[in-house]
Amino acid sequence: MKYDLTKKRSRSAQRTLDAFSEAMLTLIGQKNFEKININELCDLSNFPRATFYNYFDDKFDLLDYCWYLLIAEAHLDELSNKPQYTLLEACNYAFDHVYDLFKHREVLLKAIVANNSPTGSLITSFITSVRFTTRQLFYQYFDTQKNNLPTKLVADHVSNTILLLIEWIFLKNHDVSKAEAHNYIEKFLGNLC
Amino acid sequence: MKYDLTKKRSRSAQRTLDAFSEAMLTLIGQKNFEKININELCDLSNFPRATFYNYFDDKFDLLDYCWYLLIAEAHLDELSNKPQYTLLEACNYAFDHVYDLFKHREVLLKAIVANNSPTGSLITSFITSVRFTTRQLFYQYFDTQKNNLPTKLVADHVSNTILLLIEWIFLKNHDVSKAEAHNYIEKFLGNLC
DNA sequence: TCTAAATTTAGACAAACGTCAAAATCTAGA
DNA sequence: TCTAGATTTTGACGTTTGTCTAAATTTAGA
Repeated sequence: MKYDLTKKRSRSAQRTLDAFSEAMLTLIGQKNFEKININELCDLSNFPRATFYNYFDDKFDLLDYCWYLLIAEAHLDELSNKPQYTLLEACNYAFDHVYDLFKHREVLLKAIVANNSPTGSLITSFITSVRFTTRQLFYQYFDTQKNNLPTKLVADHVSNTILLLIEWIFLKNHDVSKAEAHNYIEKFLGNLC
Repeated sequence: MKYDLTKKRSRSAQRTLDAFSEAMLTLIGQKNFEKININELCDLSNFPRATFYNYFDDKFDLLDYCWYLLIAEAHLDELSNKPQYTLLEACNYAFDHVYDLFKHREVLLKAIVANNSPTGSLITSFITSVRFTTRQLFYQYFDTQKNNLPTKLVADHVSNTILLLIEWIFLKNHDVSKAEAHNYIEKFLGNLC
């Protein structure tokens, strides 16, 4: 990403980021990501091409920024306020937040899934993005815990398990309640808790 | 992929497929996948652009074909000759075959990893490709087994666990022997066996 | 409010993409 | 070996990409 998200944003920079991400989210809800081009995003957001390239490397980069915004809505970082949780509780907590995000954003996400192949680059990049965020979260969270297994390996395994269920429920369309999902998670992670 | 891999290939078609996949494998061992363009592949393989587009949609498509060839070298399908295996044995068996593939193709794969970011699209697509193959394998394999969990969900979980260790060992460069890996797998899957 | 610095915009550019129709060449079966 | 059908190649085409420069505009501090 060309634009530095860590520095404080001017009002116009924020406007530009908002406009492009909103345009992208609108378009991927309407058509296949592969078919979207930069001019289309510029037309919809009413910004010139050069401005797009001031902020983003390419459309994949903008897509990543969209995922970043969307995942932020899950407030996964609140897990750091629950240091007393067991591994299983932390896992259920993270799962619930992602599950709620999917329910809350159901209209948008269903439209995206309807327009984009489950094995295409859009869905892959979304899953990869959530997986990455969850892994980072658990790297921090398990930091102080003791285990005879490598901490990061366990964190990755736990993240994979959460993502597996998210895929199963929302991408492969299986009707699973939160409680049932918790049951699955416990069976999958049982030995580690 | 434009070319139908299921139909029998003419000699020239096989030559073309070989040349392009070899050119791609050579190039990704030398430079970053993002920087490779179609003309470069055509120069190296001595085929015209239009021939490339006769066979492949784009460079990602050719890359997928390369992964298909590489993964075939692991002979994962031989698992179907071992119907008596437990879930854990089957998992170790599949892991071993992928592990051996990485050892056997170490020079090529290390060069690829050295030239391509672990979070970039090349590595992601490779991992996704192996994951997909492993999942398909276990969908077949567990087909007749009984479990109070959905068969495909278990197959996906098992595949994820194998891939987790492959990533851990070969992409994140942790020195883990086969025996140690089997130990990890048992701890991660313990409850399901 | 004014001004200097930073950012955005317009427009043009070369390079790469992906498609096409017609010509050349290959292939498999008689 | 010959030939009809299928495939590959050629070369050209319009589109999209990503970069660049100079002009216009916006920003933030005095």
